[in-house]
Amino acid sequence: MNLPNASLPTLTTDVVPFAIRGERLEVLLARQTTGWGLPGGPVGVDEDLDVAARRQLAEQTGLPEVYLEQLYTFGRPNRDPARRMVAVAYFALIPIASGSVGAPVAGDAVRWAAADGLPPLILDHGEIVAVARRRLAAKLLYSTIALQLMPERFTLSELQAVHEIILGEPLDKRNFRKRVLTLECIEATGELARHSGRRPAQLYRAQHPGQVELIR
Amino acid sequence: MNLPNASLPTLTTDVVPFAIRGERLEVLLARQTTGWGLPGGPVGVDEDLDVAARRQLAEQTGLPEVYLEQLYTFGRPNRDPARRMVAVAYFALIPIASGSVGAPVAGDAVRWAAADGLPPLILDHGEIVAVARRRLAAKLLYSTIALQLMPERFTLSELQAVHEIILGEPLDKRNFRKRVLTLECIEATGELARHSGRRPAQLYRAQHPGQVELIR
DNA sequence: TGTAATAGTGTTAAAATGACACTAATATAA
DNA sequence: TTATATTAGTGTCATTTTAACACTATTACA
Repeated sequence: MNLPNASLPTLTTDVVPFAIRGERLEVLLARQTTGWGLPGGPVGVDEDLDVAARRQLAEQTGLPEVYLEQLYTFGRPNRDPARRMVAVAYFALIPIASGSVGAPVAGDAVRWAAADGLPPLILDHGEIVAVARRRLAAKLLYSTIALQLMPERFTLSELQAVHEIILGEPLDKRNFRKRVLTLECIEATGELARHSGRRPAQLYRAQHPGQVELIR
Repeated sequence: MNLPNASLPTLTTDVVPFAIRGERLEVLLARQTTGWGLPGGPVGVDEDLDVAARRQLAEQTGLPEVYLEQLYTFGRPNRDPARRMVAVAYFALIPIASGSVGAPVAGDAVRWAAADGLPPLILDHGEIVAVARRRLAAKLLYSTIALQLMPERFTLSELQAVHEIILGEPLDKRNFRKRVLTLECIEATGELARHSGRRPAQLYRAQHPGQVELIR
């Protein structure tokens, strides 16, 4: 059986790459032919969807192995006016040391943008980012997913800040520490973070890096 | 631009139609060319994914308007040995009056099967059903999705039984009633269900039929 | 009229949550 | 060297939520 080409939508993957940079949730955008959008593109023949998403993220942004999760598939017929496109959307979480801005992004083909206050994006990429943000915030409440945004070693204050930024509300320091420590998903390293002009903090690390556990 | 056909995966939607029949969670299967599987098939040119899923469910099973939710997109390269197929999976919830078996299904092209103890299904449809079951059970705990499995009027005992069947564990009657009534998602109709040989029960109805609300 | 069957109803102990304020340790500047 | 600024770190208690638990009410039918 060989259907005519017109009856087959083009299948793409698009990735929402999130990171906490500075004190904000940011998204890494890639310049596409018609404007700024999410890293992504056509799925290869015989290429797994996850593999395609990871490949496109790597090719277009240079980002190495990161946490990746399928989000939703967007297939409204006219989401691309030029031709039928169906996008399997993913989100990625990129660990960045707090105070750092992460690895420099290559050239002017990519740029970081605050998740609040994105520039106009191509197609329905703005909507995809919005769905991804909601999902990320929801998962904070019942999983250890925030650890995927942390560097290898981090302080409890930094972890709390990540939660606060994504949830958009302040959290109680003592309650936060109590909860996260009883979860036993992180462990103290014994090392201290030495900042400037203040008491040094214990450094922690994830007990199961790369894994996201459901809690409650 | 016209890419060669081989580079475009065939896109399908597949639907897991759930219902509570008798005392079990069941799935409505459709006979496909190579064996029993989920209702589904190719997405039409310029057809929305949700529309395609609903159309295929209606065409292959005769089921009318039901609750439908996108589940996950399955795209492992060799999930179909014959050709590259990517399936956007949905699940559907079909309300059936308890004690009834629902509308008769047409001919021998469809059959109900218990979600435990499905026959061997084509491709990865068994896996799709497994993912859908997990999602359904999870959503019971934080949404009013179970109402989509209930007929227009139902008793609290029937609603509790639906929860117990899907969760696979007994629930406390008084705690269940307390919780569901304080949610204010259902209301008493004033009518009574008259069974045989026992006290009649109040009939309730959903306050917002068709809508699923998040709770907690 | 008695029996079988399901409907319907509150209380209490335990656990989880959420609010709340002070001391400790360091770097730096005076 | 000492004072100050800055963040780290720590516990209690009231409130709310959850979970366990058993009896009476109403009907159909024998």
